[in-house]
Amino acid sequence: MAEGVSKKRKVENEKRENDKKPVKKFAGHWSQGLLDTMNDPEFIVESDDKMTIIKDKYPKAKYHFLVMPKETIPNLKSLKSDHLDLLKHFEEKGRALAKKTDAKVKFRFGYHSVPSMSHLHMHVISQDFNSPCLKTKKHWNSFTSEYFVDSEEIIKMLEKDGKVHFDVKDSQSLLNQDLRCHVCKKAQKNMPTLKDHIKMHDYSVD
DNA sequence: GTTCTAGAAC
DNA sequence: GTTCTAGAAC
Repeated sequence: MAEGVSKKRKVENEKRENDKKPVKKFAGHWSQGLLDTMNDPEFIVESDDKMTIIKDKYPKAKYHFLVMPKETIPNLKSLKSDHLDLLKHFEEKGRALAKKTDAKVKFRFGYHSVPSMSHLHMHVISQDFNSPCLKTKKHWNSFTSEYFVDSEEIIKMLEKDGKVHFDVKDSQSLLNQDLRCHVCKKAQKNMPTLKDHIKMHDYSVD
């Protein structure tokens, strides 16, 4: 029935038109999105003269914040020894926020070795990983494999070598690893299975 | 980074 | 038939 099909298509096209979002609040490429979030009062948790802490727009755990410098630092590659005090400051502020937020739950403080989003950001993330925004293998591996590098580790590298470098291909392969529970290391069939499995573990501080 | 969705996996 | 993953997005 050709008429029926075309009518259906017309309705779908109209729906698509109506769904088009008005105008973006801010212009720019998606990879610059953190700059927008950093200026959105709704997401700012705290700030001082050196840094701003925001809530992650798509939290991958019960608590997930980002600590970002006020000065422009695109990524880990841009770091020099001069930035050591700043990184130590990030970690201090991150640890303090975690303690203030929920002193009873485990957190990690660190960086993705090769992040998608521009502008240096240190993750402050609780280890429950209980969040509807955590959906893909890439999400999972980015926070539970060596792709996630503790702040302490980054600081050590910078102190030792005066720079921080990660091989892009190595990092990429870390994201493709098979799914595994971050606590008991048991292999998991798929994301729904994994998300259900990790509920059984305890994420309180020792 | 997310959204959408085709086709693989079940 | 439904669930789940993975790749395109101009």
